[in-house]
Amino acid sequence: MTTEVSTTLTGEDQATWRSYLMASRLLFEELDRRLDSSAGLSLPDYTLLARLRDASDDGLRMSELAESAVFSRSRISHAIRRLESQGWVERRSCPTDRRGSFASLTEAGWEKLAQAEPVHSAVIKEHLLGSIGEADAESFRKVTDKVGQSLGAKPGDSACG
Amino acid sequence: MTTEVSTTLTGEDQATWRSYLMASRLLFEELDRRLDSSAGLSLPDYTLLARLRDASDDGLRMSELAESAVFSRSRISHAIRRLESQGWVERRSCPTDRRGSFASLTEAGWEKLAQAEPVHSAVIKEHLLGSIGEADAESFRKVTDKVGQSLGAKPGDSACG
DNA sequence: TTTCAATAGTTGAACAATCAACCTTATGAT
DNA sequence: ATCATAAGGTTGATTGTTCAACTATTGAAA
Repeated sequence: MTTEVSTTLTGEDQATWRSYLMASRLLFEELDRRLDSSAGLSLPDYTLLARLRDASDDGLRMSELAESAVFSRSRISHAIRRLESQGWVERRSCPTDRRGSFASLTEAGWEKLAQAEPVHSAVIKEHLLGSIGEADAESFRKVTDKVGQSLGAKPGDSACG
Repeated sequence: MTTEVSTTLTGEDQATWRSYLMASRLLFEELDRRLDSSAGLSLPDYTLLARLRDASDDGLRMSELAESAVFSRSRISHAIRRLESQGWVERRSCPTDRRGSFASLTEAGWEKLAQAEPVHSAVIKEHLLGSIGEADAESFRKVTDKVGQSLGAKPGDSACG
């Protein structure tokens, strides 16, 4: 007689998942709304600009951008085209690999990002960091790191922002 | 001489945010992919079906669905129309408030959900719950509950699933 | 009891994300 | 060298989401 592994979540586990899902949806929604109203930027677009800001002056390869933001290549391609047409990003082709392209921030991109950044920080401080007590900080970080690892995030591979 | 409140996140805070963001994107992406390949269902659609399953036989009002899933009313309306056209959900108008409508699962909807549910549970167990050690469970839950509260989630208001 | 504001939900147009097909350049095997 | 295969990225069509405008109903106030 073998013990079957139940396929459904226990009440406790389901409550954990639901709490996490609800918190995430509300937080991403709030970030998106606040970035839009203060700087006319969506959260995905903010994320890309922030990732480019943290990169070297050459910018980043499309594939690096895709990996660090957890976007598909196609999504990156469309998104960068839009950001380019807004004048916030520019594309250059890669000299050493002629298939590749780099994206980097323009001057206007830096300004746009500077405009959005305080709002981004404020929302995260108020709603996420403010909810993580001194006592829970280390534990929370440990969990999110592990979830990322378990899903194949490379170390030093942070979804930026 | 006053102490300025910095508008930017410290390195530690930024690392916490990025770890959380990366974990969330990867987890939602994995869930979406696995639900799609096993049952032809997106995560948002699964979420709606699961929420309806947990409701009374009458189903749920559009507004209840919207609130519990953290979707806009418009998004609910479009999504339910699609689920209806797949034959998984049906709409009935509310007898006591003639503005309102109820959505509820059809027989085919129950079957579709039954097909998706084990995969949903498995992904959450493997990647989320499996990353939350015994020691961190209580702390993690406390944090996500607080984030939800700080963003206006009503108690007993879980983003289902 | 009529009027006005608020609530529930839907719709169509605009916008963004996904998917599959594609082009180009690089790499590895023969 | 040549060929096949893979990798980097883009594109257009399809699908999903958002936004603003709208209809219908309700509830409250005058």
